[in-house]
Amino acid sequence: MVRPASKYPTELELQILKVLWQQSPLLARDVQALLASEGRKLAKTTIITTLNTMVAKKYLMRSKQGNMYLFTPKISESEVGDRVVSDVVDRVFDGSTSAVLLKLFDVKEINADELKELRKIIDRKLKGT
Amino acid sequence: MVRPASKYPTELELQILKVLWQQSPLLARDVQALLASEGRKLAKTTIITTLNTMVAKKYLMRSKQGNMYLFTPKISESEVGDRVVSDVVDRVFDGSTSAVLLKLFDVKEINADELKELRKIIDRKLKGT
DNA sequence: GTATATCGTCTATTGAACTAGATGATGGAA
DNA sequence: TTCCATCATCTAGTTCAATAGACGATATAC
Repeated sequence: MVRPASKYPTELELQILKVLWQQSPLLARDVQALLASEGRKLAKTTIITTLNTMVAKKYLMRSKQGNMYLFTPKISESEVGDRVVSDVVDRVFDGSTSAVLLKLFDVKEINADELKELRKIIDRKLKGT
Repeated sequence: MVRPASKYPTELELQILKVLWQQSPLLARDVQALLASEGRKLAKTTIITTLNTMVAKKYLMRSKQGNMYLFTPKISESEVGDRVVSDVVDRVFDGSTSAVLLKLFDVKEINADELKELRKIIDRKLKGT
């Protein structure tokens, strides 16, 4: 999106992170297999290259195991979510959190249970403040 | 972000759209001046090139005025917001709207008035359903 | 009417994401 | 011990966003 100066992972990097958040550490070959099972079939070298750039970007850690490497996430799912959401709020919606909230209500279906849950959160926030 | 296959405008394109949403149609020179006044100083040709690619992408309309062109948005602010939010929900949060909602509460400060406003909206939704 | 400023088109460069082939190292099979 | 499978590195090509220079057309100033 509206590509920022890489404050957060690119598309393929995100897919790889998702795999690793599920389960880690993993070998390149495992990442490849899991991605393939989701329909994204890539050459092994592609995976390795990308894993290495992710290490350079500090998204992953790499540790040697015999003659190969194990990869572990260094950035959490929550943190990536934070960055993406912050970025969208700031860059696309000029900092208006409520505009994004409204847009969410608009764009996506939200069921009654979720709505009630949200109201609880709001009430809690209102009391807390 | 997590660059999707260009479902929505790139960074510079977004800045240009914001200018044009404020006021349109505009000449390339005006877009350039307004961007410059926001701190983004670019060569005239850069602006023109980008405007033209935006026309090709159907983000803008171009109409001749004498020997120059006027540019008008063809995509609305609301629509871009829709696309970005949908994309983030789907691609980053695996379709979980409520996860994004929670993240928003977490990441950004929301003041009491906004919270009350939101509660109203939720209540309205709950009744409507 | 000629010069100068303005406009747009065309062309090109840089950098990043994505992709993968060629190649070299190594460990286990036969 | 020789060979094959597996692994990583290096190199490279494509695409696209971003950026802008060279250049030709045109209109206005004088």
